[in-house]
Amino acid sequence: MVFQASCPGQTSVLADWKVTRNPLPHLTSTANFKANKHISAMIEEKDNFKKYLMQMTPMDNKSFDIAIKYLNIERIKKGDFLVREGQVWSKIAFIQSGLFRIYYLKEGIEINTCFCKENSITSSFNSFIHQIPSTESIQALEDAVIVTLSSANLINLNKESTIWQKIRLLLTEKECLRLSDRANSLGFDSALEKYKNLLKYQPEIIQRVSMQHIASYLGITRETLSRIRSQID
Amino acid sequence: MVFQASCPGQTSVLADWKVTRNPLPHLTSTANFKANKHISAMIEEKDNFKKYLMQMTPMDNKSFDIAIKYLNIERIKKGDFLVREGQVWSKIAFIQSGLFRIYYLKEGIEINTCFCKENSITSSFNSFIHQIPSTESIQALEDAVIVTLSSANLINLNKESTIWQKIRLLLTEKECLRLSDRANSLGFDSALEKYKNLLKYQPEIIQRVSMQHIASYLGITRETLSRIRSQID
DNA sequence: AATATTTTGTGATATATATCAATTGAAACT
DNA sequence: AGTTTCAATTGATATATATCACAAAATATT
Repeated sequence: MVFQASCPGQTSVLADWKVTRNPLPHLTSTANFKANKHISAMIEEKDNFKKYLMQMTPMDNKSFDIAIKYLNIERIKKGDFLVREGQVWSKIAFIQSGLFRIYYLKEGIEINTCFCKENSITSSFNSFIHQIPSTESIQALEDAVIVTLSSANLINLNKESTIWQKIRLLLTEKECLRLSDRANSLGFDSALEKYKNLLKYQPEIIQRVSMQHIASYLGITRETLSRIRSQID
Repeated sequence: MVFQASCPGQTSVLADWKVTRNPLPHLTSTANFKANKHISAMIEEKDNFKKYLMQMTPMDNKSFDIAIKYLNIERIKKGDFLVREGQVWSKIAFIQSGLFRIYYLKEGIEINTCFCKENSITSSFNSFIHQIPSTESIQALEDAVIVTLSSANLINLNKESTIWQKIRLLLTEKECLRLSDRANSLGFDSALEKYKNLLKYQPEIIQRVSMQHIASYLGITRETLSRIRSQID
């Protein structure tokens, strides 16, 4: 890894360390209740998010309970977007159920950069960190239920407990390792190796995602992927 | 980005939030003075590190002064290694002067993953975070002077000020963005595009690094790089 | 169920880049 | 300076993968 001295074009200072006043008004639990009537289901969904965080780092109940009022539940239909390229989307979403793809456009062609399934967190990283328009779109490939937390509310949480910064660091470090592996695979593995790696590390993706999306994710054509698959069986 | 639910093979809990006792003994300033007699130069080097951190996030003098005793200066000769594949290297190094390459072996062939020059921080990310053997080697391509901070001492610093965790998060986020760009470039750019990007964003690397190392970094052969270069001028 | 639409698979060919081989040029060493 | 070693270039050929064209399945729509 290298930590570059400068990141051209944008400040490297995080919003939540700059903004010390005027935090955005947070969503109250009342607002939650209005938006969604399945209260018991909501509690379950937030609880799954809690479990997810707990497996990452020990977290006392109080720290999480403080967060509950900041969390929002959203139901997303297959095909819908969490964010489209060019929009600012300053939330992270814990995926309770469902599956998303993240992609960007290169010369009019969609390039999938990752698939995000239940029990993981998805976000438009750059947009979330710097509050700038997203270079990527996030689309639901299946109906989904997500628990969202806005960056403004994450700032609020940081004031109440340092655990959230730890979680943020842990998630970011994990993402670094994923991206490092992905860069090496895209750059130096053959089409066959890339497919075998997917088969090994994300086999369920192959079951749930169309071959054209997988080919795009692996940086190969649909035709090549098809030939590789028939060759393997 | 996707934050995966599980990271197979290793705990996702950071060392400094696990370890609450038995921190490694830190290097005293006496030890520093013994290791290096150019005291005035040392002060300058640490001061450059301070400037680097200050440009990232505001930091009061006291926070940095606390760190000074934990910092160590090392002089590295061209060709020498900060870490070799298979070794644990749980330090980060601020590069005061010089240039390094990071590479790993794939089927006996060296693949450069990045070049790190003065006024940036380098580290074996995975080894630093998880205290495990590095999958990469870091070699000096020029004589270098570095300011190092061990993960054990970073734990100590975290106890004294939260600024260090912020810095760590900022650096990690920056690395994420770099890796994301790199993955997309390696996967979806032509050889020509990759070279042009290097020319645009890291022109000084082309001046200071041999073409074979650059070719390896770009995921193309020396021959292809040579042909591209003659084509451009 | 029948038709339309989308996705996947297969063949023929094109192309970018790799590989192999030889040459030139530039550092490093004696 | 001359020789040795290493790095960069250039050419000929090979190869993996892309592209194009179409057929076969699978899915969605009426």
